Amino acid sequence: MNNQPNNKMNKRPLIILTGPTAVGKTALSIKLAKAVNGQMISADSMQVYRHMDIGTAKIKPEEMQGIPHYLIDVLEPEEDFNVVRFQHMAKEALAKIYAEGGIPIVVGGTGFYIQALLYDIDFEENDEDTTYRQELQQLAEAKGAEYLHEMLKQVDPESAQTIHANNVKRVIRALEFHHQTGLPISAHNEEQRQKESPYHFLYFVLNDDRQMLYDRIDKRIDIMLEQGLVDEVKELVASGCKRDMVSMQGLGYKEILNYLEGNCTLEESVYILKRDTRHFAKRQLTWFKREREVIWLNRPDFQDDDAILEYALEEIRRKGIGIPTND
RNA sequence: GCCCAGAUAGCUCAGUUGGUAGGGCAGAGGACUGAAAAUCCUCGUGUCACUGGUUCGAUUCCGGUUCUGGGCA
Repeated sequence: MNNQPNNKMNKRPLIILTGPTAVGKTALSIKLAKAVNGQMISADSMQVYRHMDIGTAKIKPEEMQGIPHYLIDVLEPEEDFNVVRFQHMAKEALAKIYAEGGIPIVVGGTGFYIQALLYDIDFEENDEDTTYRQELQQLAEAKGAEYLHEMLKQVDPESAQTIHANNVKRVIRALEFHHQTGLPISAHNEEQRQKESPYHFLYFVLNDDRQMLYDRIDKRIDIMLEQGLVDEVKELVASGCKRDMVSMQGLGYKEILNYLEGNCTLEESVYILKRDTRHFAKRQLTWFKREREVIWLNRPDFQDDDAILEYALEEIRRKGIGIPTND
C-alpha cells in the first residue's frame, strides 16, 4: 500500500494548522497538541512581539495549558522581523522539539512564513546591508514606479513581466536580488518552486463560511476595544514605537495610531480596521487556495471543534505520524 | 395643509442639452519566494421611486401619486 520512496520515511513529521484570522486556530491547536504530544511553533508575523497582546489576539499563558509555544513574545516591537528571521528561529525550535521527541505543530496565519519553513526556501542569504534598498526607495519616490520598473526590465526582463510596475516593493526586491547575486530573481524563484518538502507533513487549513468569518472578525475587534486596544497602542507609542516599524504595520496598530495622531475619529479608525481585517482574511484564503497538498477543515461540515479534531487525527494517523496513546 | 429640494448598483453620489447610465466605498476573484497583519492587479445591467402624457424613442421634458429631507403656517 505504501509506495512512497524510502527517503520519505526518513522525513520528520510536521503538522501545520492555519487559516484566516479569527477562524479559531488557537483553541483547536491546543486540543490537537494534547492529542498528539505536540509543541507549538507560531507562524505569525505579529505575535512574535512582546507588549502587543490585545491587537494580535495572542494566546494567554494560561490558555497554553503547559504546551510549549515557540516564537511568541520573543522580540521587542522596535525590532525587525521577516521571513528569513522566522525561518531561522523556527528551525531552531524544530530541532529542540524533535530532540525531545515531540511533534511540531506550526500554528499561525502567515502563509508566506509557513511556505518558507515547509519547503525550506532558500533566500540567498546576504548581509543585512540595506543601503541599496534605500537608494532604490528614494529613486522610486523621486522618479516614480515606472522608472524602477524600467530598470528591472534591463536586468531581468522576465521578472519585469510578472511584477506589476506599481508593486514597488517587489520591484525593489527583484532589483536588490540581482544587485547582490548577479542573477535574475525569476530564475531563482522558479527553482525554489520546484522544491519538495523535507518534512512528512500535514497542512490543515481551518475555514468557515465567509459571512460567519466576517461576523467573527467584527465581533473580535469590538472585544479588543473593550479589552483596551487603544491603551495598548498608547503605551507602545509612549515607549517609542513609530509607525514605520514592522510591528506597527500590524492590523489594529496602524489604524489606532491614526486615530491617536488625530487623523480621524475612533469610529472611523475602527471601521477601517474591521474592513482591512476582512480584506486580510480574504488574502490569506487566496494564499492557502493555491498551496499544494492542503487539507481543508470547513467549519460548516462539522458539529464542533471536537469533530474537527477527530477528523484531523484520522488524517494524521493515515499519514503515519505517530500518535502516542496515553490510554 | 402649503412651499422648496430630493428619489439612479448593497451604501454614497455623478450623469444623460431626450437614443435604457458611471465614480468612490462595500463585495468578489487573483498575484505573492528577505517588509507578507505588508505590497500589488482585475471585476460594475441596475423595474435610473410609481403612474399617466408629449415624442419615432423618456431614467432625462410635463402632470399626478407615494416616500424622504428642509422650510412656512
